[in-house]
Amino acid sequence: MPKTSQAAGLHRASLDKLHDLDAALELMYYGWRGMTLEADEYLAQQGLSRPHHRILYVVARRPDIAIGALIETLGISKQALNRPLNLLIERKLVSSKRSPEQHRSKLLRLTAAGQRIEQKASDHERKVMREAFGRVGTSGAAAWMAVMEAIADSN
Amino acid sequence: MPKTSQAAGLHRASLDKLHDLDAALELMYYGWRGMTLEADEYLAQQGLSRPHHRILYVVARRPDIAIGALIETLGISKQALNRPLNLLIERKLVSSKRSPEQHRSKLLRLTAAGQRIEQKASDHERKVMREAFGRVGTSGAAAWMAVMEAIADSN
DNA sequence: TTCTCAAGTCAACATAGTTGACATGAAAGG
DNA sequence: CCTTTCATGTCAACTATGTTGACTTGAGAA
Repeated sequence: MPKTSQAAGLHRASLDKLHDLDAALELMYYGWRGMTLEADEYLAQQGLSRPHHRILYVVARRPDIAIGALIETLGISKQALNRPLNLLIERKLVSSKRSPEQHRSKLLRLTAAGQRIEQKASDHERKVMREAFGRVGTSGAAAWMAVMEAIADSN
Repeated sequence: MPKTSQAAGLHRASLDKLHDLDAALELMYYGWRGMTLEADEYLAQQGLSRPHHRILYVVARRPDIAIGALIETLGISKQALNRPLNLLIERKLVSSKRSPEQHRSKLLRLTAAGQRIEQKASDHERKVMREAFGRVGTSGAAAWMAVMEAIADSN
């Protein structure tokens, strides 16, 4: 796990702009970091990190998801999922039941403790977004989402 | 270095939304990936990856930057900078001169080859942004930047 | 009973970052 | 001149996150 706080890190060093879209590239970088910074600090306090949060986030929104589907959704390998997921299960943040009707796949769910941590971590991120959207109004927020959708769907 | 292509990965799995801002969190994640995907593939072809690009990007915009200032700007440790930077120097993508007037610090610059690679990698990212901005017009682009600035400055 | 297939596990590796400790070499000061 | 300072460089050990490849296990289905 990363240190609890990597302190200052970068505060948007002002670099010369060689192209008119350079500011946008830098904003994407600093925006991503800005949204995740507090959540990562909270997670580090819990001995968890971003991959754990990703798992918790997905399982929260797809109760009874099977491991294979989780691997698909996260886009990582079975082996890469293994360690963080096992940690979550050991800590009883995620429960894994084999079979509701004697199935081969395991079904994952968040425990109450897992839900609490998922919610708190995601709350930090939502708080950042809520404040940012608050400064630009509904139409600005809609425009932001439209841009991000265009980017996300560009591949 | 990561594989040349991690293939599909995630294509915005539709997860249930537990909160009204969940869509925004997911868009930030997929947006970041969408912007960097092609650039990362290009970099991987060159045997480079994201940290190398970050170094090239900063050095391109601050010619004659000293190593200490680069460390500051990137927010990583001297030791973490060491390997990727030395690779760039070995490959003659970055040049390092000690002293214009007998100084203690080394001054970094991109070579012509380094400039070419930095530009191509950043072009992939700018292309994604340009297309996304094109779909929402000037006011949408301005709103996107305002939101991202608010997020970036939220810490 | 064998085949299939999801899941689990083990080893080896690459990458990206961290601390800590120490070496080197030039600048600056007594 | 000699010593201190300071940027840089380097070594070792560690953590974490990811990869492939090869294999086992255990249950369902043919």
